[in-house]
Amino acid sequence: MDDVKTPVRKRFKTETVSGIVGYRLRRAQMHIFQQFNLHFAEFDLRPAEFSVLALIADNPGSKQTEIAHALGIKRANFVALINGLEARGFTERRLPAGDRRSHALFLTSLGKEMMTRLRKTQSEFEARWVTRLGGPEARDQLLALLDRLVAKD
Amino acid sequence: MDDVKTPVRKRFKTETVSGIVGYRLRRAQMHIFQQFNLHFAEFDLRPAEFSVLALIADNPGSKQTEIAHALGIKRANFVALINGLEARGFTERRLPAGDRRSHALFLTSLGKEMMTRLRKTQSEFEARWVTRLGGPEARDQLLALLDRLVAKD
DNA sequence: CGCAGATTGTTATATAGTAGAACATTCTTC
DNA sequence: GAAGAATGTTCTACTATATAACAATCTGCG
Repeated sequence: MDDVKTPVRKRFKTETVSGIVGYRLRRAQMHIFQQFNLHFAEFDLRPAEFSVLALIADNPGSKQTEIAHALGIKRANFVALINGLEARGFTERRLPAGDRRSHALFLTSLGKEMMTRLRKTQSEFEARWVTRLGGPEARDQLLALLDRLVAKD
Repeated sequence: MDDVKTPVRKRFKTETVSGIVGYRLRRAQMHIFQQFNLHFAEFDLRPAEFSVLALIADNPGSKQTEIAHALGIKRANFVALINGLEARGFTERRLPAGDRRSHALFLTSLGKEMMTRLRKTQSEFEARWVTRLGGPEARDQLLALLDRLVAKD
């Protein structure tokens, strides 16, 4: 993060890249993730970890594959992620009755407490972006535009 | 990429994460970058490499630090990037008269040819997203919204 | 001038994130 | 019961990012 101090010295032409949707998307995403890590510093939690906890909270008993797939994470890469959350006592794997291959994921009571605190912090964090965008309508508009980018047709 | 085949089996609650601006931004950005790599496969060029070539083309003679900073890349990480482009014969470092510390970056003639081809491919690629978004106005709207997210105030 | 501090490029290193292949176990289907 | 699919896992590789340290060079100030 040496972005802060550097003043622009010369006239610099950035029109070519700054007109590219993918480029601008990436810059915005990087910025929000950096701010996320600052805002959630006390929790020592990465965005991906937050999303996993949130999804387990909303879908207790889901299989690893289901959570991973919903988040666009490969099964193989999900293992280390969930291992980390389990090692910190936030989640647990239970063996479901039906299928002995799969692991059903749940938040522990500690995980639920954490999630309660996270939701609060997340609300504050999200509010910042909604304000910047110009209100809930602008936010909805942004989400709708992003939706068109990932649409399957 | 095992996203394609998997049908949704169960009712899955994703409202929590899908309402988060940063999450949606990341998913959209990942999708566009994956498509970029497919669309530019014949060039074997990553998005970051493309942006470096484009910026040098628009600002010949710039210092490494200037290009890196404009793209939000750390000086240290830029070295390997520019080494790669130089090794492929697209760019060159020249020693400017004034400052013997810095390296002035230029496209080689091969780099310029490459850039001409890249611009064409990029135009096609960009047009796809503009179409998806619903036209140039929608694109401008998206860029304006993204701008608000990274605004310094 | 001469020196302190800043700038530039570089190396080295550490950490995440992503991707693909392969495997054992278990389930499903026919 | 056998063939094939699903699930979790390990291993490996590659890309991206971040920080610290360093040598060479430049700048500014006393």
